[in-house]
Amino acid sequence: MGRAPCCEKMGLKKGPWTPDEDRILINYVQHHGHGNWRRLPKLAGLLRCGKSCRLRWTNYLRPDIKRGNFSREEEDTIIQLHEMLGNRWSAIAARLPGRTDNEIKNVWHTHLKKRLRKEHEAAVLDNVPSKRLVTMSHTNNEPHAKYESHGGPISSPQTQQSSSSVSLSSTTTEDNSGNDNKCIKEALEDAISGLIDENFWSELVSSDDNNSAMSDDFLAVSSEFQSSLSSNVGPWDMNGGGMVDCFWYDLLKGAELADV
DNA sequence: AAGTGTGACAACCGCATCTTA
DNA sequence: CTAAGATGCGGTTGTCACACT
Repeated sequence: MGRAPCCEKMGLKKGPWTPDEDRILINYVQHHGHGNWRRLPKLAGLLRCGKSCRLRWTNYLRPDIKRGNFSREEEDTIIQLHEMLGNRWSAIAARLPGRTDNEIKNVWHTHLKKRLRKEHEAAVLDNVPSKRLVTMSHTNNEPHAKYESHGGPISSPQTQQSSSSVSLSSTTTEDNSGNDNKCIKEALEDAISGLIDENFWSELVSSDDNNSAMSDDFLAVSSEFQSSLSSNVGPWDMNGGGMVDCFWYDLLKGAELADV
């Protein structure tokens, strides 16, 4: 599995794209589709490598790209998802229509890290616990599983529904078939059935307050969910993990935690 | 006005993973 | 089954514009 030789080929242009190059690429893709990116530049008459063309198209020229400033809601979503998924920019981008992984990565490094730092400092100064809670951090580099309240009170699901029938958000698997959704939801419900007791959510929250490890119950649910997924759904991208993480995210979100 | 620092964003690099013959 | 090629992804760098001294 050798790495594809790319832009080092002599004669290929690098650096910023000119309007003419953009026009040629847009024109070609609109008429022929991108097909094979590697052959595209030759066919389109561009002195670029395929990789550069693909990047330019996916990050800038695609017609469905939403350009311009990120709304506060988008920023909040990125923050939430980053807490869930870590630096998996493409997984985050998949949940923000019209935004690219590159753009999200940039906005994270330039805006959001600063914003979070400020918010954190403000919270410390006010001696008020951050609203961003329910932390199940693994390490600094691991994806975090957290739930950020949208300014509302944190609630415990069992105050609203039975512990074995936590409702699932329907927004989760827009990129999967309905059957897969059903199987995954069943797997999740199997996994959490009987494992979430009256202490589950309060322990989850207190584990964050204490900055301590995840509760055993949470780990048990998570582990059970993953094995249930494997047996019920079959091979699944457990390493990529975005879908599983998103289910956790939506579970937590859908659970509408009440005050603890 | 010139030099320097900083932020924002586009683009590149190289590894990982997927696809296909 | 395997290897080569294609593509995806995240980290990093380059460039430009603007603010500040």
